[in-house]
Amino acid sequence: MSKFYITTPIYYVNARPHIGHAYTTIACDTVARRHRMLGDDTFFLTGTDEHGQKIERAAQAAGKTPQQYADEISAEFRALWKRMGISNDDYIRTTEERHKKRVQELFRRIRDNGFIYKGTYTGQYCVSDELYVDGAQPGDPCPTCGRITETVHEENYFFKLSAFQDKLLELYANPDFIRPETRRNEVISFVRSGLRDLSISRSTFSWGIPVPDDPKHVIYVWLDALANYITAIGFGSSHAGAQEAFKKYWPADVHMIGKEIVRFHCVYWPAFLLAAGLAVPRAIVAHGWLLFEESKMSKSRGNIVRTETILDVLGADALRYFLLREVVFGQDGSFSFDALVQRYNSDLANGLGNLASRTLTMINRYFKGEVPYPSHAAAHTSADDAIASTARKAITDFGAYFDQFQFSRALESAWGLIAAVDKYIVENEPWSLGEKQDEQSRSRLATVLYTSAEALRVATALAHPVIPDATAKIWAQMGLGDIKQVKLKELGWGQLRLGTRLGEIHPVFPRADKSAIERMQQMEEQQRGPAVEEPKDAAAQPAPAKPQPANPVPAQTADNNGKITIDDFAKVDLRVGLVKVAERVPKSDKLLRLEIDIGTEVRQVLAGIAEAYAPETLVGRKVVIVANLAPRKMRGLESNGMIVAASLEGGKPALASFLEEVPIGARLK
RNA sequence: CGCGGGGUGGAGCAGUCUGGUAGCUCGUUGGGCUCAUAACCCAAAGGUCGGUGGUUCAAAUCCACCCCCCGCAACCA
Repeated sequence: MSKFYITTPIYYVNARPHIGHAYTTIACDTVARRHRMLGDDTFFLTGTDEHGQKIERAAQAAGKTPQQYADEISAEFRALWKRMGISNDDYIRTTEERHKKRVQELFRRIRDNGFIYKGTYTGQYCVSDELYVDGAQPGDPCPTCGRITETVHEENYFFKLSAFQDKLLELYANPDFIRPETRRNEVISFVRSGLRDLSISRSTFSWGIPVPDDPKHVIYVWLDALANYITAIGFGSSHAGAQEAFKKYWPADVHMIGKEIVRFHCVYWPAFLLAAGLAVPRAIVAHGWLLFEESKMSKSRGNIVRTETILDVLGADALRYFLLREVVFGQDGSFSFDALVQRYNSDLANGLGNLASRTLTMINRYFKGEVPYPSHAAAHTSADDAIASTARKAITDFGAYFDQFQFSRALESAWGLIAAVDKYIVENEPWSLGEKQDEQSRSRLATVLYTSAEALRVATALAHPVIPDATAKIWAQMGLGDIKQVKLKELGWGQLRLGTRLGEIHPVFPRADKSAIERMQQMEEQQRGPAVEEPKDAAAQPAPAKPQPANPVPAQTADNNGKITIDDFAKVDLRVGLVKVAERVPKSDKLLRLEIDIGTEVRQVLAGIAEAYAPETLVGRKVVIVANLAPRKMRGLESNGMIVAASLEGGKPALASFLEEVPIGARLK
């Protein structure tokens, strides 16, 4: 019996679970279930990542301790996985004692091996991404998330990442180490371009695991978080049992991740492990992002879909099937309620569900609920053989695709079998045979129904890791008992025992009508309280372990029902100006550089109106500008003011102007 | 030369690495069947595979150049 160890990223508790997290988790769960069916000693790990400055600050803003804050969100993840029937064997939290101690042990090991040194770092740091931004100046935004970076000057511990460049490249030589290939190429070129040592401690905040022997510092969150993959299974423990487990399960067979955290898993993590003298994981598999189609009713932004809505209306199996069948694993895919219901109806209700229903009903009707005897030569045709060979092929193809994480193709092969059986049934007209009582017809009928039922059994067994609940029901209806007992390795054609008594039959996938879509949309609508600003990215950072944005910048003060006083308005210095010079800013799409005479002086102003106005049409035109706006650099040029314009549909601007003659420099009030 | 992802029948996609009659799902139209969850089966219509050139006996697929779309970023004070 071989072992199989698979992990999800541990999810950062700065955001509530959404469908992107569910996607990663479902994929892992499916793989884990298949390996259990194959008889592997399988260990499936997930959990939450709870340290870091971002959590510390978010907790503070919420008036909670970081621990309380993390407890709450972590519990939400745990509850969701439970509700979805996720079969994880453990759930690690980085705030657990077992984890903290073992991370410190890992740190010690790397340090003892000479790969950690103390140095100072001065530069810009992005709190949101927990990343240092090379080459940035104070006030510059983070290249990843766009938030303004903070200047830090710290004495830190550094990890000699630079020492591992060649060793990492050797790892990448194995094409299975990073999948899919595009990600592998990205990583290779990143590493080839040179690695700099990595700061792996922080002293500017305290919500983290203290550095051993130097508790003023906490360990860098990524080192902390990545280590979960070994701490959870017993690395660094003094217990014999834990040591055994670590010896047995490490290295991991698969780290499944979203594409946004490829670098951490493919570069830093193997380097940390090498430095500690530990084995590296066998494979890192990155999936794409789930993008959300904008629903037609809410014209503005798409939204982050909550998994609960789908679970309420269609159930977990529908979501699991949809995500793995519809999205090509590794690439970005799109989600919509429309497509979800479509898939559900055509593949699950009309496909597998209906095949089960028609086959089992006929066995009930014509053979009193006992699987009939497949007759010999006389009642045997090549069509029966064709189904058998399609089924055998489905078994091998499904496995081959699955092993390559090509879930959509694996499912296609199983559903190809279902379609073939539907066709086989129509061509062989068992209902006609059922009306006749002669021996020949009875034999033929028995063969047809046996063949159909056997194919149904095969398809059901194959699909079980993906849609565990529904297949368990079908299995029971077929009178086969507990589907978990199935040994996939032994699955083959002709194993359905004759005389098997069917269980009670009822539809497994009731058809969903259009109201299901509306219901889900409404549930989502209600969730979006009008007060809640949605993050601008319509699209779902799925499963970011160390995720993206989330919390909008603390909103502008809009007290008093959003009304301001005349004094507030008076703060804005609006003036009439005359455009003296207008030209495009080189290499920019939208930006014009204007020189504007506002009476007292001529100002340089940059405006993002190039798509609506040709520069030459602006010269000599009177415009309204905000004269006391803080200067801002764009494209290397300073802008001293802002042109006032109406924002039209599609974001096109229309400049404010006057019907009457107005003098240059006139103030608006 | 910003980074990335795309452009394949009405819609959504696969196929591109490893050239060889263009495939899937949905939709449309017509027909069949009645065991089944108004499901299932058959047939038809519908494609210059973004463009141009090249390599080749053969290009959606390889090469070169170009066009367009979408994210993100830049520059929308």
